[in-house]
Amino acid sequence: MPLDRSPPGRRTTGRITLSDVARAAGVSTSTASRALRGERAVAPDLIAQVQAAAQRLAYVPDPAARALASRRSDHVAVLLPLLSNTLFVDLLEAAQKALRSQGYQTLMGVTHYDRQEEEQLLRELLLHRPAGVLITGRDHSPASLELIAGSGVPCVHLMDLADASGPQLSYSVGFDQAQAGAELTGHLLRKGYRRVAFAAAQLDARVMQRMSGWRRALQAAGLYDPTLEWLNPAASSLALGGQMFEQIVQQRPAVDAIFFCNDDLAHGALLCALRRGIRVPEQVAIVGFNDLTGSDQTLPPLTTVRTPRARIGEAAAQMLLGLIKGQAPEQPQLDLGFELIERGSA
Amino acid sequence: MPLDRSPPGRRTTGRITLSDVARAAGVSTSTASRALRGERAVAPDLIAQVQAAAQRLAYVPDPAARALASRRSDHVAVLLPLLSNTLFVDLLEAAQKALRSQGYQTLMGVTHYDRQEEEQLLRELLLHRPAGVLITGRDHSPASLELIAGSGVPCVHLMDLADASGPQLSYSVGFDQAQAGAELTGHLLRKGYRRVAFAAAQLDARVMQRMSGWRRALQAAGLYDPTLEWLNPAASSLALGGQMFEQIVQQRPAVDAIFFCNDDLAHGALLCALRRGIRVPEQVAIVGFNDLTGSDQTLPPLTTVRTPRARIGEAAAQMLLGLIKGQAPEQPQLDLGFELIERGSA
DNA sequence: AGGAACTTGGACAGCGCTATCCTAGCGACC
DNA sequence: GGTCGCTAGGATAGCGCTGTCCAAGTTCCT
Repeated sequence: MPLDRSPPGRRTTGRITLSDVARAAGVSTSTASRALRGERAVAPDLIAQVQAAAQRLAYVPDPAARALASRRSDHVAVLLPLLSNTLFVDLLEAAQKALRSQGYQTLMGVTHYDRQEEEQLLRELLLHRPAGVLITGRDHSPASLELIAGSGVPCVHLMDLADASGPQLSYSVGFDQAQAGAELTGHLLRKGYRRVAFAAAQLDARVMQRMSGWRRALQAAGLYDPTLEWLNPAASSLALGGQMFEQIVQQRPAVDAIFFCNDDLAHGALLCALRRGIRVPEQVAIVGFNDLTGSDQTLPPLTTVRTPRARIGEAAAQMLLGLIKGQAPEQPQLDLGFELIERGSA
Repeated sequence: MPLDRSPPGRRTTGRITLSDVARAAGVSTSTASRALRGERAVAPDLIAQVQAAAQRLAYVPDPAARALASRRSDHVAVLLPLLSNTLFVDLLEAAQKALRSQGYQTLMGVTHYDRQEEEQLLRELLLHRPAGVLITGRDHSPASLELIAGSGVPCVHLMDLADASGPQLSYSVGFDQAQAGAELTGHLLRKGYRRVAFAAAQLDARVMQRMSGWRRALQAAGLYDPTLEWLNPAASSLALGGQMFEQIVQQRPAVDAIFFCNDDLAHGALLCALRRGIRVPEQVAIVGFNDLTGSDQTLPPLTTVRTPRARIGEAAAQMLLGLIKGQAPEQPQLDLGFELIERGSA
């Protein structure tokens, strides 16, 4: 029987706690807590004492205790449709980096483009009382939006901006997808292409916005042909891009340019063209979207739109961090723009 | 002044708590807690009552309170070198899915192949008292290993198996990288290639193991030439693959096959060959490693080794889940193998 | 000079759970 | 029949913080 047995009920972890710091600094735990968090006013010399004691003892606050007491954890929930698409991983990586630098942990959720799953995920993640939510896109079930609003947690939407229709009060960081689609199409028209097809898979809201830009540009030029829309709900892949390309050139040989809704499909199309001996852009021009790594390496190099994914992830995280501290952003809708990258394929 | 003001100090959140459930079920909170967790023995009818009450009230335990009281959270830390490599994202996605299905949240950490950063990350993540740790590879700083061991949290290593040198007691799920490298090289030799170069970037431990397999196979055939190793510490990319390919064919025109340490480099090489009119595999054969999506779409399709990334992520998560429950796995080192995929490039 | 209004530190009660201790009840065993 | 040993439920003290209340000290008016 150990002699130095702890008193009954004692379950201490051996961790350095705030009260250790307070004792060492000769103040109350309230003051220590406030000094470390910069909460309320504390005399400068006391702050220094507490910080010195914390430093000396290598004190680190316990996230669970803090979350329980304050009803806010140091987590930020980040919801993405997919992890198998570099686009979203770029977003995640940038956001996570910015969040971590401020002491926040990322709780990631993958929705698979499923509103039901998004809702369930939100429910699970909100249980952790995150300090904020980052969520991709703007098409969410009413229940999901309700969950977020009801939790009182600040939320920033990624990638799309609010459309002008309706008073969207919430925050978002992205760029104008429709405008990007229109400009890319405009580029094709300026290059003299007249029969511009639009080929898309993974038909999410952003893809549809790009399509509306394509349509708008063609309509303005009097060249819109609704039979030149090729929509496939399947997931994007190189293989699918190749298949769609073959279909288009076979069924509509007059098409002189194809706007693929993303670079993956375009890469697949380029590879398919190579296999079939179809010359790009002489016989048919190809453009993609996103400017993924490798799009400058294809044969021919891909003309595409560079989207500021990393910057969006970072800026959204910064905006969220501001909201967490109670600062309203300068503008609720942050437009980070895009860049037309002209290379050899169109 | 509100009449129904809460008593002083009251800060309740309105959440349904365990004591609500206990009251509704007519038992003590201890019993309710035990009934819901399946801890200790509780009378079957009481369990049913408690579960019914919990269901009825839509009770969900508070993770922070649970973590604080039990000194274990429902988090699992997952450490990966990079997010910009599909390989690791595949791992992450599979592990996360398995973990989530058992109610665990993934706390991801990106080390950028930096031991210092890995250590710092571990320190931060361990603060959350995760239930377990999943970590990529086996080369970690002593301090990192110490942190994990000291935390008493179960840990499973991903991708590599322990090498035979030394009594590695810890758990891992992966496959034999050296063996895979040797078999891929063996395939090239069987096909009649004699001057097989090895080209690698992002020189992590796994890449070096593949190289040792390549070396072993060539030595066994009496064909090993140390000047045919091309190592570049930079990050892998299509562009780099192209550059390395050009270098090799220029400087060593006699090379008849190149083993790229991953598919990214191989894709870049293939594209470069296409641009330069070098025929693959006639003039020079090319093989990659991992069988990423798209490797069947290249021109020619890439011969490579398919690695069971998703299965590794899942199996590692399952093993960890078992360890968390206190079950020792059947075998501490789980070898999931690999598969040689012969396509057109070699 | 006498308050009113503001500052600043401390006491202390929780946040919602779990772990530990305790006790009543019951069958077993000599 | 009495004691031992075990099982299963309850009481209760925390886990390590933060938010609220309170009191003492200051400043600034009129």
